Amino acid sequence: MGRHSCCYKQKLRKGLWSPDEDEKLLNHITRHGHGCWSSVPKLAGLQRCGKSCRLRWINYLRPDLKRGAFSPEEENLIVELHSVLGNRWSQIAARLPGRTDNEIKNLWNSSIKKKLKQRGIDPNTHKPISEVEKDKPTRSSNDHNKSPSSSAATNHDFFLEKPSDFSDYFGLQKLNFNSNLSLCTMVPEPFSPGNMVGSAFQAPVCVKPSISLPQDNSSSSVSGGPNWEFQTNNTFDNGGFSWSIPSSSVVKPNHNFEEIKWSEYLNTPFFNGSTVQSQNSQQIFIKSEADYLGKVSNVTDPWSQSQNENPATPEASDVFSKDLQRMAVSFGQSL
DNA sequence: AACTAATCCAACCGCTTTTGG
DNA sequence: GCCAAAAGCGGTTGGATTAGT
Repeated sequence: MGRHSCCYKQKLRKGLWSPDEDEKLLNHITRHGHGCWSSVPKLAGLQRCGKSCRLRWINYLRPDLKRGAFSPEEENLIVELHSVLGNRWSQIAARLPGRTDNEIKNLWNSSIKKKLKQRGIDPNTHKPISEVEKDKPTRSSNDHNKSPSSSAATNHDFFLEKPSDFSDYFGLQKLNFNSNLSLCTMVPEPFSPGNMVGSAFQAPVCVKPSISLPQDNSSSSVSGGPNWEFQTNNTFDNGGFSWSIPSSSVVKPNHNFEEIKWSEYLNTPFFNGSTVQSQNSQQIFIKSEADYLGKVSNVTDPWSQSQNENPATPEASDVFSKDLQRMAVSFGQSL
């Protein structure tokens, strides 16, 4: 194994990327795809290692990145997902369209952690700090960070076995599904320059189950059972691209979270993507994170299929102008 | 205006996992 | 099955920016 070979190479640029470098990389990938990342810098005329190019593309240049501030809905979703997945940022990012693992990780470390602590919630265990204090002799709160894959199950079993208490432990109010967060869950076609340039993307399957994030000191109560509204107008236009979404795949749940059985929760597009599952699924309490992850492992992970992504969601209006400019450059369009 | 502290975030580092010969 | 390269991932760092004094 050892270190990546690029680390040994000298004369490679490091640090912030210049606009010129960005343009070279963007143009190269737009025209040829990235192929083998280690060959990208050479082909694109960059004095960077392939790893650096890959990161720059994933975290900044990808045309489908959302950018801009995180919405309360997104923040809450991150908290929810973190309570189940731990520090698996890439898996969390896979469920937030247009967001990168790096971005989410930064948000978590700089903002969300702090907010949870202020509310008396331990960000590692998602339990009340007082409770964590009691547990200290037997369980380290750092376990979570150090080894999410091994320790998260322990920490998160707590939630998984007690779904009805689930949201209470975030110091957040119960979720409801009335707002507008979109979750892209499936991207049917691989990314390729061919399907980017001058043609319509195959849209991801997007769902809109969002949770309206409980604001501080507010409580949400939403009436209504698990009624899913299917959107019919799923074609949207963004910067000259036409993306259409199969109507059967886009749902706008109208759900009172309190009434959702845990199994339903897991079966919603909120977690599993694609389409709405049965409304009468059996109630299953998952006993371990491994079990949980097994259940959702069939989920298509759109953002981890890095080449499969599709640009943005209908809410992508907050794409920065510079990104639009880049897209315009790439795709030969004027914005 | 100048300085310091706090915050944010892009990028790097190093480890693990996956892939292909 | 073994090995090396590539890819993926999470933790950390350092520079830029913002807020406070």
